[in-house]
Amino acid sequence: MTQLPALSLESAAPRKRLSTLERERQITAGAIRFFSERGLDGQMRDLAKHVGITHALLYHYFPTKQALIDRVYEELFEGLWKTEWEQILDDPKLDAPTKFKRFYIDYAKAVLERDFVRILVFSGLSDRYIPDRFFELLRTRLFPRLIRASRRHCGIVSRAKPAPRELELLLGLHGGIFYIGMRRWVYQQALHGAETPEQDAVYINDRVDSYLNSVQQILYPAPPATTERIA
Amino acid sequence: MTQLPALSLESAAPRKRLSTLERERQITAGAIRFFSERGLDGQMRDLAKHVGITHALLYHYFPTKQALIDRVYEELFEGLWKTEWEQILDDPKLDAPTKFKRFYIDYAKAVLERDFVRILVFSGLSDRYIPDRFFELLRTRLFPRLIRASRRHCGIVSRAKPAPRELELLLGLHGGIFYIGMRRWVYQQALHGAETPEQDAVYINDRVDSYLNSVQQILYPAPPATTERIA
DNA sequence: GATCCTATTGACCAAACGATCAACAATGCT
DNA sequence: AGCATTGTTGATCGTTTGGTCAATAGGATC
Repeated sequence: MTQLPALSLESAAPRKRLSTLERERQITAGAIRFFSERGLDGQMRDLAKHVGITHALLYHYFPTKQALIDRVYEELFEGLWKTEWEQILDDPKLDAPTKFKRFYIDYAKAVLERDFVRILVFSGLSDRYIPDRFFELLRTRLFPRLIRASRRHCGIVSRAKPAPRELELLLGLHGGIFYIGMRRWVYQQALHGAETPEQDAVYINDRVDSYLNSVQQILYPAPPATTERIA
Repeated sequence: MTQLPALSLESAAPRKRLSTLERERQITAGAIRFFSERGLDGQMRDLAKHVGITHALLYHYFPTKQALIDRVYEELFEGLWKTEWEQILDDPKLDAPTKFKRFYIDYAKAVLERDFVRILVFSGLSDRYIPDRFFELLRTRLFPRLIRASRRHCGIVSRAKPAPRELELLLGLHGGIFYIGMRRWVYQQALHGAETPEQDAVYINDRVDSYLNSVQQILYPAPPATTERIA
């Protein structure tokens, strides 16, 4: 039980004293990075090392590991959704291609980020907290607007609940765009060269064109005289 | 240090003695299910409980946890890829829509399975072993065939290496189909009713039509007189 | 039914886990 | 300079982790 004299050869960074707010921000930012890399099973001691502090200090700022994860969740979500997107999609002066492209290019820049994609998927595989919240947003604020824009693009003005086939064709576009993030941040497969937002925009434009060019022919093949005719 | 007398109230299933092969198969099958649910960080004791044996017995059949995971990887891959798919895509008598639809409907039935999707993603987030092997298959055996069929569908017979935009538009289709599996087995969001292979086939057909109906206009807009004109 | 083989188990280990706490040391205030 | 505040740490706890091993018991063979 003889306790060692602590020794402390203190050659590395000396003990730094930050303000509560500053340290808390540092821990939160470090935790986002750390958990997005190692998963929510990542260990508190490793996170502490990554931030450059002792793991005991983590428990000074967050009572439990779960509390820290909850904070990471909040931080990730905060500022993610831009109401500006809804304005674009609601703008009656824009045609469907412009709406879709402006929205998805900016959406991709915000959502297809490393930390968000990875933690979204990590959370999906475990507690599903992030996907539950995120899809709630998509379901209520995004998909209805995209369906409405798609219909108007086809000369249809119905506000009826989307038919499964309508929604699924849209989800094909949506998922095809998200697949860019999956390949980049989860599978980490570089199938071809440079990955810049400008290049992404080209690919997204093509995907949107592919969807809008064919949606009428596929979903509303007969001349759209009336509003109701979806399988 | 007084060790308890073991007690063993043995009311549950009595000790069963299976043949080596049978028990190994049982463990492997149980491990696939277990790791696909809990992730590769799932604990050996929990897996043992799930299989109905002691965790020490796992180490009689597999020297380390990693060896068991490797076995799960092999088992998952075994029989996944059907050479029949390549025959469909190579069949000169079939047109592109038939090729794409026959292939992707059957591909979805095999690949968009719970255990495979989840372990593919789990592995992608950690060691990337499965995505590396799986994308090697896609890159060499699948995408070239789909690009070739797409080009022929547009009246182009080039065998040149796919341009990034060509490949990306195809990946939009491919990812849009895989997104069905992501929503079903990772996010677990049921955006609309019944999820049967028959329903999936409808949605996949629509996605394929959307891609093939517009690929020429998007990638090869000018009258395709010569073979080389891709951004 | 005695014998052998080995599938199976309970007990155990060292290391690592999340969590706790008294003690220490920067910093601001006076 | 001295004091109080509190951000920070080392040591430690109880539990759980992957992994080991001697002992046990099921089942085939004779």
